[in-house]
Amino acid sequence: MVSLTPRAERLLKALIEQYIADGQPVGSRTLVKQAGLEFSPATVRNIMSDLEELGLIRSPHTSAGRVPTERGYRFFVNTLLAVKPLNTQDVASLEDRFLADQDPQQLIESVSGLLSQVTRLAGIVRVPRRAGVGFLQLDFLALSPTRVLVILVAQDGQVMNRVIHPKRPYSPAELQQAANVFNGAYSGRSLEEVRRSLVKALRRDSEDMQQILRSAVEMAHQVFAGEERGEQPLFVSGESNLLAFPELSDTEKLRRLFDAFTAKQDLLHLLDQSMVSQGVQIFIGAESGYEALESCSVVTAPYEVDGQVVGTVGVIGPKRMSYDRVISIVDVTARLLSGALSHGQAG
Amino acid sequence: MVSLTPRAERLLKALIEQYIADGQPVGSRTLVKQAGLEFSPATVRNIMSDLEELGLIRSPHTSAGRVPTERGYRFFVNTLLAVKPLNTQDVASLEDRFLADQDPQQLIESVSGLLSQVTRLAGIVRVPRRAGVGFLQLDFLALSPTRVLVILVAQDGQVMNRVIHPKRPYSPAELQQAANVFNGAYSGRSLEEVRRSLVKALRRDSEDMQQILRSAVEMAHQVFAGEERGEQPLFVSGESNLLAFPELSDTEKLRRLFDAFTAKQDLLHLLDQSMVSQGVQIFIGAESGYEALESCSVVTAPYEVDGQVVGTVGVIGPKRMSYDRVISIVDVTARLLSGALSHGQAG
DNA sequence: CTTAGCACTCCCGCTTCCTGAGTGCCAGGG
DNA sequence: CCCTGGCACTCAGGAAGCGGGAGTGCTAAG
Repeated sequence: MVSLTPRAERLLKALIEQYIADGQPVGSRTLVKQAGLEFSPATVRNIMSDLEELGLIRSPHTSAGRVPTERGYRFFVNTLLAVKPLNTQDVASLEDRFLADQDPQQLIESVSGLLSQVTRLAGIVRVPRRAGVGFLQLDFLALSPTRVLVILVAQDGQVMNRVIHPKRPYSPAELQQAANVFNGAYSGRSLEEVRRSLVKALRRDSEDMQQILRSAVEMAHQVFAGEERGEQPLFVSGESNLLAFPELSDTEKLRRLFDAFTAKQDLLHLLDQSMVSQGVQIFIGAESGYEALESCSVVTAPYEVDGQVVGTVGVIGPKRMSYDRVISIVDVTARLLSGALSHGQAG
Repeated sequence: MVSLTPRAERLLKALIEQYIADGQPVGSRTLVKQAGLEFSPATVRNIMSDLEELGLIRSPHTSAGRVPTERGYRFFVNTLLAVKPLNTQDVASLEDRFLADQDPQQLIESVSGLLSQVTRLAGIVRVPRRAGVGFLQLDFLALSPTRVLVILVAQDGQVMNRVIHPKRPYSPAELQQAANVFNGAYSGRSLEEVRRSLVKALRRDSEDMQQILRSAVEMAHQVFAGEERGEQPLFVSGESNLLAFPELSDTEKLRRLFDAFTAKQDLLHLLDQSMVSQGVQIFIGAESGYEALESCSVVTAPYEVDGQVVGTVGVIGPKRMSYDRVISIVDVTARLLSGALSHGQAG
């Protein structure tokens, strides 16, 4: 960890804040004026020179001002940033947004839009995996002789469903019976347990099972298969906000970035990483490890249901973002979301 | 409708095709060479002059070649375009994509991705309104004493659900009874009918209704309320493909365009418009009537379930797109989708 | 009616020049 | 020893100037 004189710290802080504000390289003269420093431009230049040697800032070219490096941002975020809590007004307006909605799934999805609106950046939300949730009930519904709707309900009110085409027709009575047996067998287990158990049951010979139950297992298993394929555990909103930033206007990079939003793979990994840690996490530029995000910073915070981390909310923007503001917003949002979900959960 | 000499038509066709191919204004010399015309550049210039007077082409500036106007594209599409059917290989590869998936909802959603991949433009899909579908069954499931999961199943296998918080606790038996009464009352009606009937029933005094049925009606109504709010009847994919086109690289326009993708309002209107007509529809530039789309063309085709138009698929790209190819693809895709859905429906 | 020829226009890319912002260094002063 | 004013130096970026080339419109001859 680099250590600086208080003056150098102050200077660096002023420089980065200035650069975040207007995106232009900042020179010694402007810095003195802007930040109201009590020493001269020449002194500032000397200090800047030191900071440059430490790799915290750099010049785009000889006669331009200085610009923060990723290391500079990192230092800024780690030690210079006073994360002032949001003023109560902002908190209140965020809270309002959480009152309107009640359905947990919808609430979670709406948070990405909320984040993108208040930060004017792109908002992301990692929705909970369903694995840990308790299994509540399974229903078979005959749509037609050869089409059966399988409905699987989890304890938190999530519903998974899928139309399947069984090999032979089943009567409603048979379906009812199968569902009963199935529900008896799996009641109270977690979805992940159910899924694993189903896989195992499918592998076993069908002989040691009632024919009807075997069919039920097969059908239920298809619900999971469908979920695994079609699941969208990640929501991104407000991508178009990023078009407003000149530093992201390189078409090729922009394309990569938007492809990453579509593919979601990389973002998912990133968010999963940040699920293990507690509190707000910040990935500056290349720190995320993904090329597409190298011109961006990502601020994330996990959220919980009844004390258990289940997902992550976050914001993606240019490296030059108002970290203090964004961090507060992401933090508060994650807390509010946790609160809303846990209340809803407790019923 | 403008009418041209055969030669002028041929010239215009060649010019537009050339421009579509490389995006550069095309001059008389290049046109002669490229299109293998048997008359001289000077003649071409004379004809071009006529075409310009008719508003079919224009010069970006004095010494540049000519570029099609929207009117030019329109004429091209209307009368010059020989929509060659896709070669069987392409059709086959499209067909493949329709085999893998079976769930209608998922299939429909995946089509927007499919279209964006094969055209390298943005794909859009308008999913069916649920109004016309038949109502199959309603279920109430007690999650906890104060939380009830309402599951509404339509005849086509679509499932709508919502967690509600009734004012007083209901026992599973009560819920079962309510569902039975409800299902008896509404079986066989369309969702729209059910919805309207629910609204009416809610207005009426509760006295002439069993208390339990009234609760059922209220709860069921909330499912529709939830659907109306959260419904996403439009899917867009491959937006990032559009970043590759220099004519769309104006940041401000790009932003508007992407905002339109997010807001979806305008696109929805456009697609609803094209649902009433049969077959492929083409909106060139300002023809769509939406500012955000003024640099784009939209190609759409409605798709059907059992002979009834239920939605629209389409492609959005720059005005300079390979209309013949895109039209074929959109057309075939709509047909294949209709086929897949109708088969699935018939069971 | 076509076509060759020709004068004309004007974008584009190239260079050149200049200006202004900003730096690095040095030498003097507290 | 550190700060500061001064000064020479660098360099991006805009303005101006300058062909070259692509393309046009017009005219006159075949």
